Amino acid sequence: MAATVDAPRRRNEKSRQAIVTATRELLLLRGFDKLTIEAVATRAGVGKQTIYRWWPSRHALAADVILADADRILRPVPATADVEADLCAWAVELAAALTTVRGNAMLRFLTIAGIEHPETGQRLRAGFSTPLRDAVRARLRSHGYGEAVAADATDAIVGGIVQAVLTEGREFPTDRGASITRTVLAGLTAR
Amino acid sequence: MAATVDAPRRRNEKSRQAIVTATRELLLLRGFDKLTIEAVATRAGVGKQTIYRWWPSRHALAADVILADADRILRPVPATADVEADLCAWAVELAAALTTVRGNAMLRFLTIAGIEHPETGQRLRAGFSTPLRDAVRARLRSHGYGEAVAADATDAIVGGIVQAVLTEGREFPTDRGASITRTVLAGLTAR
Amino acid sequence: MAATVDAPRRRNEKSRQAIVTATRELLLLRGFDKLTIEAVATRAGVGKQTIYRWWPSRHALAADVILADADRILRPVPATADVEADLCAWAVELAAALTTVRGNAMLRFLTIAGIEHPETGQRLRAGFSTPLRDAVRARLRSHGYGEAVAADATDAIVGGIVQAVLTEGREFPTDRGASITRTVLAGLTAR
Amino acid sequence: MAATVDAPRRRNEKSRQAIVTATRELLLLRGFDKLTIEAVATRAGVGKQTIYRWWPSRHALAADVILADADRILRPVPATADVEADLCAWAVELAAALTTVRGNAMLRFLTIAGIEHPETGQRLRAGFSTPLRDAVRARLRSHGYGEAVAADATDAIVGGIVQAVLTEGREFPTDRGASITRTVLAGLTAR
DNA sequence: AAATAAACGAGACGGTACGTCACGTCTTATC
DNA sequence: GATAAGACGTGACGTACCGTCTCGTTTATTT
Repeated sequence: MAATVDAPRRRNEKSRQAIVTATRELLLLRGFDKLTIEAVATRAGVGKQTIYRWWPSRHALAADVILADADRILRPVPATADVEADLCAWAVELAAALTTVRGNAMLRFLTIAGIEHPETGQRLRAGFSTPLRDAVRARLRSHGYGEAVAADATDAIVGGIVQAVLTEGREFPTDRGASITRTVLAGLTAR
Repeated sequence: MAATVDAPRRRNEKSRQAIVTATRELLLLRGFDKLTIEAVATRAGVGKQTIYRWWPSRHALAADVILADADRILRPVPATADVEADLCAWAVELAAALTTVRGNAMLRFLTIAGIEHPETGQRLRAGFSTPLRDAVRARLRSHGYGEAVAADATDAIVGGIVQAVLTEGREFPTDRGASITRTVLAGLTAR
Repeated sequence: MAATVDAPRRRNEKSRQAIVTATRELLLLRGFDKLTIEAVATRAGVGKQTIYRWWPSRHALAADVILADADRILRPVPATADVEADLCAWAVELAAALTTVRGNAMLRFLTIAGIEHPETGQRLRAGFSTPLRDAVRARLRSHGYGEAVAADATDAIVGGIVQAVLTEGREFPTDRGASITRTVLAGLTAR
Repeated sequence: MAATVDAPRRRNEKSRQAIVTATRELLLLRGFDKLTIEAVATRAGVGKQTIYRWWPSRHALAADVILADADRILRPVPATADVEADLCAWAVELAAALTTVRGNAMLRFLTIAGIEHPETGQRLRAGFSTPLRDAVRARLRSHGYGEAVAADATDAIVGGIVQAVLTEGREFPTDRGASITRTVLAGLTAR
């Protein structure tokens, strides 16, 4: 939601909106590596310069769009008495969000942009990965687990799900999210 | 490993080698998104057509190079009496390999190429992700864990490490690989 | 001299001056084809609109500047008893004026603007070429030559000098102005 | 006729021709200041790069085109017994050539390009102004006039005609070319 | 003296063209 | 007949200015 530039002094809101919308559509339609500034400008009915004036690169532009939609993927972890049930439910929700057409496109873009453009990566991490992990870690901490263990488990759960979806795409079955989560929480030695 | 084309009938081995080497160097030097066929051709002292003749795209070319170096990252899991020790040692090795300059570049490229070019993604998965996971899963299975649990734990361990390295880059401390692994194996409920 | 707009009702004289000065400087500094409205506005510390409000085009703006300096080039023809001496002296003065840095720049701009922008061409002709030729023709007429001959000789003298300066630039030797004039007046058959 | 580049090693003649033709058409159609590389490329069905590969600027490109058509304007001076008649005939021919649609466009471009782009100016002078003047001067010399006088008269005749056509455009009456020439040759004192 | 409307600086906007880079295809000459 | 060299048509890049269009902010007359 927050604009890229802090003091958009006399910025044309209609243009901004048109650019963001066009970017979102093209991102879904053709993927990030085929997202061109010229196509965005044309589709938004806007001069190229108007894009370059407010965004330093297509990475930054796409990041804005993605971050505006972050709430489609970032969900709070439920807080009932049952940690495992809470996290499993959350994991299923996450897996579901990451396997929708839009969510999967977002994940793929997120990953590429973060790698190709460090600065954008930082923004995306701050708006995405970090809150995602924080939610899980906080839930674990609130149950009494120590910081170190909570961090490791968070890496395992979030990384396990995200990496699997990244590898397998939209075919990833949402209940495997719960399954992975349950396994991490329960451990293997006990079985 | 196996060349892209099955029957390199009258293929000039010297050129092939020069192309592969140039690609590897440029991949390390400038990253995948700045890898251009023209730069490879120039650096290899080769005509562009010679590259296009044998590789269908820069993704495929780079994949070949990466797969040729796969053994820098793919290591067998030790098989002593102590599964945890074996996997932790392996995890540290993996983390170490993924945080070298070259290993990290490989991981980043692997990820992007897999997303951008599905066909290449399949090849890379077959040569990389799959063996990586198979090694861990096999070790867990050999210890007596069930298929489902072993698969989940593999997802958690491999995904946890890979995703963390992808996010944090070369700063990822190798012993966190072991730490994650240990947490997954031990579970959290027991503590 | 006269401003482009007849009734500059509430026009800011300071801005007008700043614009004209900036234009003159840029014209000398970078030539006419590199004279941009934006550069003028910036250098004059003025909004672009203030220029567009009072001048219809950069041609018109530059024409105003040039015409304000016309007296650097337009000189009366002396009127002693000796026509040839008068015109030769005048020709040398003209050649001298056209080979100064500023005068040469003016001539070059005059020529281009007249070609590129007919309306401006007309103004420039009225303020420049016409008075220039009139001065010579009047001097010839006052000596008793007929209209037709005076017109032809004027064309030959003025055209000869101007075209030569245009072709050869600031290297044109001023006394060649006198030499051409003398030849035209004297004719060739007599020699 | 001579190509811009000395050794156009494997240049596509069809493209070259298409570019030159398109340039010629656009030059006549829209004038030099509206001649854009992109328009030429589109009209010629050619990539912009193909133009930039062989011509350093639109000035150079247009100069090539103009020089290829130089013979429409450059005509030999007849050499009968009557110098005046010869030169007057030649002058009428020149004036006629410079007042055709194409000839006038050529003259206008020639003038602008020579001013805006010194390097091109030099080429155009070598291919145009110089031969033009040489023809007249040689004819005068062959009649026995001295070098200095011949040069002055040439300046007066050629400059007089060219400058007048430049100022008055296509309305310039061709017989005024002869009239100016006659006046210069005869001189004024005798009358 | 206060009200008011024009001119003003600043600069965003939709555009056009620039000159460059790399694409993937093609052609030529060489080995 | 595969190769190096590189020209070709194409499309996108990021930049410079165009001429138009708001924005507040002076500023010079009216009231």
